[in-house]
Amino acid sequence: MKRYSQQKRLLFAVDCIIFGYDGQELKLMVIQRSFSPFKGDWSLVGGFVEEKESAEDAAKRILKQLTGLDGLYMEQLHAFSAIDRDTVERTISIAYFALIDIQKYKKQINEDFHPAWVSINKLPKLIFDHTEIVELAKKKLRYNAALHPLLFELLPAKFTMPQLQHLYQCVYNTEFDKGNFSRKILSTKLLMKLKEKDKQGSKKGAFYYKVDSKKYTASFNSFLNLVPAQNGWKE
Amino acid sequence: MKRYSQQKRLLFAVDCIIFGYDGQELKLMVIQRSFSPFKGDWSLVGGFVEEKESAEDAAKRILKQLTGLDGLYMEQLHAFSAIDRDTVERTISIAYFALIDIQKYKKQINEDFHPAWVSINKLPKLIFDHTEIVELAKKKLRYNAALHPLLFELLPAKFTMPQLQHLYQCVYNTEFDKGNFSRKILSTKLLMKLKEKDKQGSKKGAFYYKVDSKKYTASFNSFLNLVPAQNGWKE
DNA sequence: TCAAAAGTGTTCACAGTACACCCATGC
DNA sequence: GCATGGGTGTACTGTGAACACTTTTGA
Repeated sequence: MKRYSQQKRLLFAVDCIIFGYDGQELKLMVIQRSFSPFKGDWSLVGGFVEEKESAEDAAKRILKQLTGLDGLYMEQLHAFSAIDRDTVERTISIAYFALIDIQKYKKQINEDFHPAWVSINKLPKLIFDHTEIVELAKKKLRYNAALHPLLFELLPAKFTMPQLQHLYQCVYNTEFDKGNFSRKILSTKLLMKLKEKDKQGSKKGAFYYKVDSKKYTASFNSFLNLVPAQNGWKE
Repeated sequence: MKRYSQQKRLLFAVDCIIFGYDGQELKLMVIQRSFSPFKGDWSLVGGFVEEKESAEDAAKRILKQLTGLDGLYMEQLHAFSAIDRDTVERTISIAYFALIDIQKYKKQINEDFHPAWVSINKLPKLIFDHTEIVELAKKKLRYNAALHPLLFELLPAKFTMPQLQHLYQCVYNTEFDKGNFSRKILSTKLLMKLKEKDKQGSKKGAFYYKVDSKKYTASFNSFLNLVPAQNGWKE
């Protein structure tokens, strides 16, 4: 058997699909490469795995480097290993997707990266198979968010029901009935209503809610059926 | 940046979690290593990825080699890359899980492997992190089978409703009401009732069904909610 | 006072559950 | 004919969808 690395070089990388939400749209973080090859082209945030770390470690390191934030929601998406996916040299990449409150994000003074948030609906051309990776990430985000309380990770600590609804509507590209949406969310008992109101969005104002973090972790796996998955979505 | 393979050797492998069902129990295929190190110990079926193939290709090749079968249901489970997961040399492994009709399986005359089917509830000790990998695979099998018409892959082309129900009960370690189970399955319109009956299981005999393959692929993603996931399961 | 958005109530249809009942057959 | 497991009927319950309605407040 020809074992890899015995004959030929193999590069081992991670790519991060970082989703953010600015109150209007779902966004993806991409970087403009400042180095050859493909200088100036857009790509996902990524990097090579170092000798003393796992792929998870590498993805966390890169996320921290880029966003300045620890403890972001992150999960493994898929491993990509097609022989010609990287046109320069054979590279396998494990893709991770992460969710971030875009408000918390502070641009890091890191000249290796030139990050930008782009609308998920108007993606630029990305290098290699990165477009395909993002498509898979979008699918998995929708799939997982329909079954688990994920999307809170994209919002600030305090948020209103209309804000949450708008986010869901962005992700699923559909509209929900506000009454039913609110009842459905509240029935999970994951949220705590605050006394404070947000007066930005309307004259009446909407109450803030926050995630009840104890219940959140406990019932991550019993949040199923929030969105009647696959029915009524528009792709 | 220290890129992998520039300094140090990295092995690139795949592992296959092969599930089968013999009419009684859910089974896992394991092999007894005929070579050092760990000769005689049990492990998952696996192998190294060759230069000219992707991890998917490698997994398919190994499945074919072991079972003699093409076109098995297979999906990527997870990539494992902890630095010390392989105690001999650093190896990353992409795990795939596969479902097989155990009747179709014919032992291959391949002396590299010594395969055995073991009950999923009485797993032997496995090398490295393979036990952990199997646990994850079990979880994902349950998760996915609750949302998609997966488990048919474990049955022969013709099967009866009681057989299907027994399989589901094995997978979820629970009991279903036969009436409700049957109606729920049939409501998906995925099955075609045959005129023939199986007389093995009972005096009255049970009608055979087969998967309507056109509808099967079409509605793979709309089979959601077969098992009210997480409610009423026993781990 | 009116428009606009937040939030509540009410109705209806249907899906899931429990369980009683009927059916076919081998012994 | 009766025990056994296959299969059907049915009543009850809860959930989700639709939409009308009330509330609050700034302009």
